[in-house]
Amino acid sequence: MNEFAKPTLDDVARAAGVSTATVSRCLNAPDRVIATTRERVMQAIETLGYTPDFGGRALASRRTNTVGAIIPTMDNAIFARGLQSFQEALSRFGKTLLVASSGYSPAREREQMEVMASRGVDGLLLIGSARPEASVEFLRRRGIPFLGAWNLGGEDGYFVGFDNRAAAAGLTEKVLAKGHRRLAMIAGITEMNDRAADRMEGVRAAAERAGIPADELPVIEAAYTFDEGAKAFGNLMALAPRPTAVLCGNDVLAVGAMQKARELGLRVPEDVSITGFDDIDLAGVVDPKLTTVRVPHNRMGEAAAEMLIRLINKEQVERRIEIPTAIVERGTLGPPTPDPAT
Amino acid sequence: MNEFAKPTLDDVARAAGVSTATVSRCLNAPDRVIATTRERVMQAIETLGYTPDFGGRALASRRTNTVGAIIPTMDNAIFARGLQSFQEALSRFGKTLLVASSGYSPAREREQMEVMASRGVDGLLLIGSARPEASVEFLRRRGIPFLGAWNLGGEDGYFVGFDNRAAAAGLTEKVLAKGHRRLAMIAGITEMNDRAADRMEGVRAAAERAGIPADELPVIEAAYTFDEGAKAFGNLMALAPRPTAVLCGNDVLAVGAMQKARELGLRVPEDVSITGFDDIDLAGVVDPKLTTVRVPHNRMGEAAAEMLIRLINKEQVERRIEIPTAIVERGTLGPPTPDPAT
DNA sequence: TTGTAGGCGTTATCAA
DNA sequence: TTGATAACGCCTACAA
Repeated sequence: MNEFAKPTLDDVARAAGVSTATVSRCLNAPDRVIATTRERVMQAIETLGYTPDFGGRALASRRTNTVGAIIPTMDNAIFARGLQSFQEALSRFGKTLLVASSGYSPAREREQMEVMASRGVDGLLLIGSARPEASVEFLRRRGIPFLGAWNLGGEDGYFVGFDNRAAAAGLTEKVLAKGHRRLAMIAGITEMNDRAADRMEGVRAAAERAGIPADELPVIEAAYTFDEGAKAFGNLMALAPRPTAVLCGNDVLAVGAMQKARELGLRVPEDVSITGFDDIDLAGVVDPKLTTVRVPHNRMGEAAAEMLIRLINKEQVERRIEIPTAIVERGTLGPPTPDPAT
Repeated sequence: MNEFAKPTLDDVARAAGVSTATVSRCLNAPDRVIATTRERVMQAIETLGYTPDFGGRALASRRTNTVGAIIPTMDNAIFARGLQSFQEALSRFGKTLLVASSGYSPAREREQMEVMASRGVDGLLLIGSARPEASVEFLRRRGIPFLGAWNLGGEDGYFVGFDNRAAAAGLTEKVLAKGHRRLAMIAGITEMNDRAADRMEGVRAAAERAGIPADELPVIEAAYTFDEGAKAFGNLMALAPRPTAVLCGNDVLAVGAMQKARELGLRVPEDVSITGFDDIDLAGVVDPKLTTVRVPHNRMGEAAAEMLIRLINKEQVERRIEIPTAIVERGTLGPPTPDPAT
């Protein structure tokens, strides 16, 4: 007998002088055990250092108390922040978080889904709604509850997020209200990324409503890095006529753009206005501070956790939970300078 | 009989006309099954859509192919980045990542250890080495391999990280070489945070070597936020004589300090030099750009994964893997302005 | 309120 | 090479 061997329910039961069933009940339904025996059992658990075995528990109860999350990457601050809150909330419900990343690839996401499924996750957090129908079908067939976060999705499915399109449109209207007519956009890569696509559409729609057709609104898609944002901005500034305001699909691109502007000797916002999206830490630190759209990523994570738990427990759930966003006006948006040519 | 019921080994065995043992072998040791029967079995697995049950497998094999990580918070970019690389590397080895956070609290870390242990993780990633001996003992008793990352630890245990003390000392020497004599430091909270403590010691040691005793080097500890950094900086600037260089325990504090400097009308680096640590994105974006210490967090995550896998497989492992750091000289460190009083 | 006992799906040890 | 069969640790009717 190894004194270090992992204690089992049996050991605890013996030590406390009860049956394994009672010990199990103490753990899973304490109120179904009388206080005095419960105390004795807890005491035994304590001294033996017992912790329930996951395999045994999963096997017998058909639940794992594990929730999975497949996100593009934790390297993106917005997902890191959301995931942190998601994990904390989950933890309060006694659930543990399994993390995988897709690197924005639907194929990789699907692989990870299978991993999650074989791990028996009770539920799954996904980002957005842009994925092959087959992936969705896979989860349905497996009976794994899941939801999309960071946007509001389409016809069916559960979502907790915000209306990227409307938020982007709102910001665009603000830009237009300042008097800008020559807009441009640096969008995130929209392929299989509904958040980026929605933001682009939002900008276009608002512009169109103001009488600016799509072909007068140059859009460049750029990967999520400062450098790509800078490069795109450089290209935009080479256009004639030069845009007076550049809307960016996220703060990282916007900051990249700002750096390029400085490099080009363009003052922000005097020579050109720049806006971002997300309101990550960066936004409040650059000079001038970035005008952007605030998204409460931590609230999103929390709400997602609560919704998913409900889904898992088969409780009543509304299909969408909308997280409010807000435009944060700071220093990078100003009125356009009158065209020197006119 | 529900056609959607999850198929079991038994179902496959029956369909293929073999025993469950053979099916199991097909999955775990294919070469111990003759090709023809193996084919038949695989066929059955395919058509039934069988995937092994995690609980059953964990219970019988005593292994989970799951690795845990307990980090302070993903909200800190350095951990988010490291964790992302850690997860990717793990994934290549067929392991899945379970994530928990401690919020820098040893008690909470311990709780999460127990969660991880009861989940049967094959190995565990921890941050640093500052924790109660009881926590370490717990893992030892459970026979769970673990390692500390982001520093190099003490007498025993496995580590992949860097020498925070030496790196901080190196940067301090650089500052001294510029001619500064009146240094000050804004350190991270050092309580139960060896990274912060080591950095503080490094600064102090280097200063002392240069003939500046500890009591002439004011140090304020501040939580990981811009505001706390700003507040601490304000207090430091109120000192007489005023420090000419402020070394910060991390980039977030440094950026907070920079913001306060601007608020106070102090130019950086003309009126006061400021340095950071970590080289997160922020550092390259503020104006002027921050002089700091670059830490390759992603390499750390990768190296940690490889080391942990080795530990799990009981392969030969060296006790410490050191990740090189580098001082990045940018714009916030300059020579001190001659004292107007002298 | 507590105990008995069967079963969850898989692996692993023996034999055959 | 394959097949019985006994664990693995826990949960949960059902009984007492």
